[in-house]
Amino acid sequence: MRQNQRQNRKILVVDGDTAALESTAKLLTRRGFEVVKTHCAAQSLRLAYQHQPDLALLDAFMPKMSGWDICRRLREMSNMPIIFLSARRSVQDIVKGLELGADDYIIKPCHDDELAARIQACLRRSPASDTREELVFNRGRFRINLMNREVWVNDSPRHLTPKEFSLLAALVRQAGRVVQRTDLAAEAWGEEYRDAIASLKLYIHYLRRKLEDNPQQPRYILTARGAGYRFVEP
Amino acid sequence: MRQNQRQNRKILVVDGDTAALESTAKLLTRRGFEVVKTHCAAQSLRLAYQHQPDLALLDAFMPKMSGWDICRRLREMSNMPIIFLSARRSVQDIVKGLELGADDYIIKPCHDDELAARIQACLRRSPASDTREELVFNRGRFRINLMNREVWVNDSPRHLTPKEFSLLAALVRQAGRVVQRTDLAAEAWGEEYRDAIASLKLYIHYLRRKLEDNPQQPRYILTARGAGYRFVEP
DNA sequence: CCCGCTTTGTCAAAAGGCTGACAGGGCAAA
DNA sequence: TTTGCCCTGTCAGCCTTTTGACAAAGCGGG
Repeated sequence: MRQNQRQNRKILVVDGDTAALESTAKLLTRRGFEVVKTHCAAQSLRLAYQHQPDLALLDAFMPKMSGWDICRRLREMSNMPIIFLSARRSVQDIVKGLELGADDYIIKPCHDDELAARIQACLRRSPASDTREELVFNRGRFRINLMNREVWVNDSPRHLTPKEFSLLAALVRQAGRVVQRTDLAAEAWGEEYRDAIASLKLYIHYLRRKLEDNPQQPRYILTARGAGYRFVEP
Repeated sequence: MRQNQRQNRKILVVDGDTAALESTAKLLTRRGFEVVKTHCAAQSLRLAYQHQPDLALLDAFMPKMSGWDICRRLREMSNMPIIFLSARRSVQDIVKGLELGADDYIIKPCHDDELAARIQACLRRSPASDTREELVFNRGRFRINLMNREVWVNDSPRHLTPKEFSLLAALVRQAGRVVQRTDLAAEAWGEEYRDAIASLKLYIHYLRRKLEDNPQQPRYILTARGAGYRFVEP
């Protein structure tokens, strides 16, 4: 069973070279990051705005708008960690990147492990990780901390077992949408649980018993007959 | 290149090679940093305690205590930015340094401008040197001094072994959060202990026996079943 | 409107896994 | 040798998960 995939950090990758972009994106995905990618400098700002990534990985040299410009513009709107990834190794470039507000400047080609480690080192310092921890629904009546795996309903803490919590987390991550039962089981507990519908029913039951004021008429965990389950919209 | 005036940030430099140490120190002084330096690994912790530097620059490989150990010990008592400066460029070393909690790993020889820029990049992220000597929990009932490695519960000192204290320090640094058992072991004792779950359980037991009023119902070191352990919230 | 079928919800008991507790021995420093 | 520290192995107790059977609820066709 897939235990906490608490990684879940979102990274914006911008690289003019499509092949490099794909390979970087694939690497990061494999390491458990959520990836938003583009090869178009102009689009990167829109993506940053939309997705609010935890970190940006920028190619310094691209046609049209340069990585420098993107960095400057990103810094205008947020202080997310920024890492340059570039083939140019001159001291001038490195210094320029760092003085522009980047947190690191990595020279391509770079070993996968090093890249991942440097990204982690940056994320460690970023306070965004703390703010993202607690999600609130129903005007504060329902609070959940995915990091510490804690839930409160009406300000009283509810104890969930690991499997119960993983299921709830999977639902909450898709809050507002109906999730197919097979997908839900797979997402919550791992691919090998895709067909464990019997367990899923049971655990939905457990969750309702622990979280709902009236388990017969659930407010949070709703049934979409023939389609799946849904956690209330935020 | 921008020359930084009046830096007045304090940097601890540790390097086994005296010549390299002097030259680095001189460089940083010229850039306006205040420098505290030593070639002796053992002394570096005392200097850190005395001077509360804003950043530490460590040579990774030295006789006696290695830079890794210094890093780990510094991390136990503060979260100041740490940069490794090393002649070894293998990916393994880089990843090891970063996973130990360092913020950057720079390969010697390094151009002065790049070094300065990387130091600046690190300092930008760190608000201030808040190496508070003593951390207090539960309205003073629980006090811990990470530097002197001392603990008091209800104003009575408790003697902990080195390994016990390292574990407690790792928990306290993450106070309020649930820490996965593997991560906890790795953070407390080093990456090679990541799988030493049996030891971890035992040492949790030791700590509870020494610190808790009622080890059966711990107040400070709590179990999060299926997730890890947690030191009470501040 | 009623009936039967499918889908979903509930219950209880047994199996299985996790955690805490402790004994015993290796090892290094004094 | 003695002392203190650390590791391994074991076991009991409890919590979690699985399993199977059955009840209830929704849905469509006659």
